[in-house]
Amino acid sequence: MKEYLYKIFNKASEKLEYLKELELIFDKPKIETHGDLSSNAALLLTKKLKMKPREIAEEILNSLEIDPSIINRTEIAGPGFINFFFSPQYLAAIIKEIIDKPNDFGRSEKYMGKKANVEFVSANPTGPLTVGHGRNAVLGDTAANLLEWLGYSVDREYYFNNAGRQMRILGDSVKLRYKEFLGEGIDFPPDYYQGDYIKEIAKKLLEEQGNKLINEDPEGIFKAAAEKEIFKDIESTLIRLKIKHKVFFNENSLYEKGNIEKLLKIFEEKGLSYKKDDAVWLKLSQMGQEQDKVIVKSSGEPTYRLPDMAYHITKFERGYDLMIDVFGSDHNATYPDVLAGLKALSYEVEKIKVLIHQFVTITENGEIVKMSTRKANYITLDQLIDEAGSDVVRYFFNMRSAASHMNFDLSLAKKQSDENPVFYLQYAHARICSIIRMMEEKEEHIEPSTANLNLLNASEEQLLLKKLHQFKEEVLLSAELFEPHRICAYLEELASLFHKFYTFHRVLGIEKSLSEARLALVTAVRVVLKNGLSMLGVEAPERM
RNA sequence: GCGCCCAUAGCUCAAUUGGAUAGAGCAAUAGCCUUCUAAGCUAUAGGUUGGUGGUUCGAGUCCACCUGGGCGUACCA
Repeated sequence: MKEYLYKIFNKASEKLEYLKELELIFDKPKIETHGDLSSNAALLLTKKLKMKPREIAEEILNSLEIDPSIINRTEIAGPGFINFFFSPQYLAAIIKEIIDKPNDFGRSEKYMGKKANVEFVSANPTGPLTVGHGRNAVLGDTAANLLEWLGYSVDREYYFNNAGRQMRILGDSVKLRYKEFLGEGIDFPPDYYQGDYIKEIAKKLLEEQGNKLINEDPEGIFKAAAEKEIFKDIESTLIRLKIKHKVFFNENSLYEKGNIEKLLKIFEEKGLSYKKDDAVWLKLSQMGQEQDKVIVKSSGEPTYRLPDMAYHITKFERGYDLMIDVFGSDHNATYPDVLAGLKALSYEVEKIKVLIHQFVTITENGEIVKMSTRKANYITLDQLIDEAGSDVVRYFFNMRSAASHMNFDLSLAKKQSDENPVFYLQYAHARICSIIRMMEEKEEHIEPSTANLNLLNASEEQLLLKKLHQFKEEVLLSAELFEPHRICAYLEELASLFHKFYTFHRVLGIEKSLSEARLALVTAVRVVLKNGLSMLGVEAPERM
């Protein structure tokens, strides 16, 4: 619909010079009687042209060459909006487009041939994924899906660190539990990993190797076993959410391959770093940041900034056109330093998009559950999936805008929730599938047909058609803004319109040509529901 | 103290990025199943968009200040 308006407006701008400089925006009015699409062009031009908005609107409208078979009514309304009403036959034509290429409807070729990298989850292997990681995982994977629908070839990447202090404590924790199983009295420090999974790893080592590990270095086999087990766990949790990373990037490799050293040298050569108090500092204050920061500690160990920058450089070297980092809000202070450092080295940091999501607060029986991996008083993502199911978990994390704090009511998730909107969407899909099954069982041969779409003139049918027209644009917007919750909102509206249609109109057992047209309509709705749900990573069941 | 994010119906959240009368779901009340799935539909009720100013044809959206919350603010990641 919008494409057509852009077309005729562009044509009109040959006659009306002032339209050329205007950024055209067509909105869908909230109120149905205000048309299908609306232009505020006249209002925006009031000041510049020093004319009354309604007069400008009239001039614009007169210079538009409108095909009456596409737009059958226009009006100038309110302060100077131009409202367009699309013809029923134009609206109905969308059905043909959808049915012709069901698997591709919603897809766009806008970014065909471009490569994107989406880095998400990236939890260090020190324990099971928590609910907080869940939000990160789902947002990242959905963003990747959406980019694929726009034509990008997408690599999903996981960046992890299996060195450093946290991992040392992990190895120590396992060894202590191992000793405990051997009957040694131990003193388990409160800041060690308290979770039961540590005991399980220790127990497994005991079963496999007996007591011969008692003199092993905690950082050797204990740490390695823990890392392996925990990663296996993380991957299997992600698989339950239909998430599979293509690349697992180990931070350590940046040291092993010399990337860190190389980068350090470049900073030094370019005079962007200096030594002070035995540490190396990056001149971030010259790069638009508040203050200089340490990149190599006086101990000789780099801080996170240096490997992070080296890591992003590898992404540039791998040739990505778009790089997305999905972070929790606790990272929001760190990435500007990294970007500033990269920019100082002339990398195109505009290609990096940082998607920050706010934290998930867990409440149970009205009380906030505080979470800490170390203390093991967290809810794991696995537990959540056990209780709510992966479709609900995926949908739930997708349905809120990433910028808003999210409240996850555990008691609600545990309930058999017909309150959950995901069922509402799936139910609409299942209902349509049921109609199609009934159709196939009919003695009289009947099938979806686009021959008589003009029969779809009931208001419920018209509303559905208009909603179908909006799908592509909604996908584009959701993907470009990284706002999957828009897809959820769209699908809920579509499902709602379908349920209303279903209540008032029959598809089968009516006059044949109308029945066939309605079959075509519901088939199209089914396609869009299915495609939309698949972007979100949610199943579209045929029966419920 | 400083930086980022948030505040919208009783609860959880939207609002086409500055548009016309702020919308859904849940919860509440009253109805609708002899015909394609009632996990559905219809109706009613629910609001000074945290507060005060400002910008303009027009503000939930932008700006300033204030109030209240989250996350940061390291030679931790």
